[in-house]
Amino acid sequence: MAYPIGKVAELAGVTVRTLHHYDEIGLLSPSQRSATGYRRYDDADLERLQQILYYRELEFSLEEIAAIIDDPQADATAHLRRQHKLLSERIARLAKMVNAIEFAMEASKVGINLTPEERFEVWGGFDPDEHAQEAEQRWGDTDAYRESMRKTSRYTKQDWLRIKEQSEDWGRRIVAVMDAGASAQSPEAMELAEEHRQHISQWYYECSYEIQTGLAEMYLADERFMATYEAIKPGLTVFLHDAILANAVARS
Amino acid sequence: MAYPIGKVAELAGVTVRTLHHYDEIGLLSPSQRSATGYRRYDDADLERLQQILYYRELEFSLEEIAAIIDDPQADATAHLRRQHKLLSERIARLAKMVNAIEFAMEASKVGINLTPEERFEVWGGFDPDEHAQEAEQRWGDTDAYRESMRKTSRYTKQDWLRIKEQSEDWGRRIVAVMDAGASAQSPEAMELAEEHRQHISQWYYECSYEIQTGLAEMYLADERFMATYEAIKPGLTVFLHDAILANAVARS
DNA sequence: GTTGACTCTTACGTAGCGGGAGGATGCAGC
DNA sequence: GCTGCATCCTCCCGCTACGTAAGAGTCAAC
Repeated sequence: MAYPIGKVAELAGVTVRTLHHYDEIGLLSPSQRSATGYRRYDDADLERLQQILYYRELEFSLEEIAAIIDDPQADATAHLRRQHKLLSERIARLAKMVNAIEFAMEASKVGINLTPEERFEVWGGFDPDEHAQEAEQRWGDTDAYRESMRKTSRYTKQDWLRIKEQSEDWGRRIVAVMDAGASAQSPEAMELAEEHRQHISQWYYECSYEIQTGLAEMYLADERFMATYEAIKPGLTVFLHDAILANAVARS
Repeated sequence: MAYPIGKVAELAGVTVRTLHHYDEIGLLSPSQRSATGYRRYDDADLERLQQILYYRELEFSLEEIAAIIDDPQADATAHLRRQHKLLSERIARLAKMVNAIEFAMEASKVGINLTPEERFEVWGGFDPDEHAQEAEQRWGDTDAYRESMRKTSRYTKQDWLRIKEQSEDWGRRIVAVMDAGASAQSPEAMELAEEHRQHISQWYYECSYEIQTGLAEMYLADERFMATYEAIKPGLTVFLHDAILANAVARS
């Protein structure tokens, strides 16, 4: 029931040196030592290590982590809730950074050099307040999802059928654009991407370009979406994805 | 036209010490000095500083930043791609942690106490190799997406229609379960969630419980999915989401 | 008994600054 | 010209969270 340091390191995906360090600073001292001085970690130690790694991933300092974990006030579920919230925020921030990078890549592909203003605009949104908002906008589980639910919960079956009809009409038109041989970067395709965004904003929730870009990524991982649209026309999923990206880059 | 260091620091939102540091390491040396040795930054210097801060925000190291900026467009995109990949991997890792936390919360709600081993298993360890895999499985943009594409690219229209038919049959059955008044945690609902997972594995890509849970979250944010299924039966989207979660918790 | 993998402690190196010390300027008001 | 205060200069040491040996003991297997 007691693991040597190497096993623990392997299990948790950290280096032995890291565990040595945590022992040095008293953050995680194994509860036992062998007669020859070898560290032996038991289950409780592992659990503590896991907590540490969670908070570390959230970029707390080790000192802060010690304070958080040793705080007797907070119980396990409080930690979990807190970690969940922080993780969501952090993901949103990283997602924004990914968008910024994609924007930069797109720009350099087209040979444009970003002006200072543009650069500022792209990253002019990493501050904490916006994070919270973005987190909630991007990650379903929270307010945006609930807002969407609240809004859509009042829709009648008639409404849904109208929404579906509207979607299908849009679907026919984007297929026509594809059939015409236009690229995903063509004005027609981008216009339909824009329409897609407005459709969402109208019926579900405020859909910014960032959010739409996120949706575009999801579509590629969403089998149902693929099944529906690939049946209509092979390549449609990717086409829409690219059109959304092109449109977002051009308009934002 | 030339600003003293204090003004520059204020403008850019960094400390004077930071500017000293950048001068020390040769990342940003002001183009002039006053007769008395004071640093004087001109417009070009400010522009360079802005670039530096932009890349710094994207978590490039100062060394990398120097390489990117001084090496006019030589391989900016390569750096960007690399950073994009790193960020995507981190996002995937965080997403995994979110899943693990939700799993733990779910478990503790039901009154189950996880052993340390179980926890480490759920979360699958943090070792780099697994990350890479998971990152690619979860975030479309990479190999898993391409794998799915590769697989599906060989499907004929016939295949797609069969997949769609199969989906619709499944759809009718889950509606029947709902109509019967069963809960999302009922064996029938969970069985259909399991079938959903196997359907994906069969036609698209290996779909683990974690991935399926991720998909379930997506469905709540995916307007198209909602439009399709809410039109069939209001509440179906949430029902499926809950069934998937229940099934994942029970089986994994 | 030997080999090879594992572990121990000690200790110096790293990035990106923070935060002084001790002294030289810049500028405003008298 | 003098005073006062802000700003600037150059060292230089400190910090975090480890990485990376170095040199030596230990464990398990053959």
